[in-house]
Amino acid sequence: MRIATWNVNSIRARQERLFSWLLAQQPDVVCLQEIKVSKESFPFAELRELGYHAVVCGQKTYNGVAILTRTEPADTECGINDGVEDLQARLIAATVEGIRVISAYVPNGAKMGTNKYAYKLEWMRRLKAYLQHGHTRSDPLVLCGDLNVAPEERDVANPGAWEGSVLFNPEVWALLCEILDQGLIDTFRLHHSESGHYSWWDYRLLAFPRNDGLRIDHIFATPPLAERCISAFIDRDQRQGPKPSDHAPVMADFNWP
DNA sequence: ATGGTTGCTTAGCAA
Repeated sequence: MRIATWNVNSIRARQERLFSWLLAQQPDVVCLQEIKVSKESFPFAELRELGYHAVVCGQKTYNGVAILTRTEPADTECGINDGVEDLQARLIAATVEGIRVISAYVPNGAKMGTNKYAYKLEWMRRLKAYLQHGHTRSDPLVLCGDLNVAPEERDVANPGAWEGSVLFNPEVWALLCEILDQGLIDTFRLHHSESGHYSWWDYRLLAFPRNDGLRIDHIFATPPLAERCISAFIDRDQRQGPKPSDHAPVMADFNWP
């Protein structure tokens, strides 16, 4: 079972690239973020022709998340549903082949000290509470998505420049640790310990050619799945060529079922 | 300190 996550930065702008990538990589499950369309505008029919079901938590212009699956998904849940009024579509969950799959788009946070950063911290606390309810670390679950946090120094090309930013600071590390303490393991780090692997590069200032990136997109798995994770990688090639997203897809392969 | 780029929408926001 191949599980992927990709912040596509608009599914409309990325449709051609997404479709050819699906054919090339043949993922069984794809968590998408920043689709930037409402459900009405989502390309359900075209994806069905490629063999994918889709569950969508859409939003016009900003945000929006989805999960594509080869087999029929069950128990779809759109949003955190904790009673907080939240107009931003940033989380969707569904069960696929016995795995609870979550596609999450953690708020970026803009700049330290802003309302957007406060919203990011609050959203991460709500995500932690969401994970605490309804399942345990012995349940097969993956938390996939753009977490907008680089966990460690080795996940940042230039740690000095990013230290203290919204993507890389002690406050978001602590919250990420609390989220991972719900029984989640970084599948990428099961297979790669070295620095130099990133999933996002700014569109500006030639960040990609300089490989000035950060690893902020993740596939976190509970032990039943992590034990069966046979490989993990970042599809860096998707950041190249015409009209790339600013994020590359991240993938993990599992011996499942 | 600011700006650099892309996407959505059409001047300005978000990343």
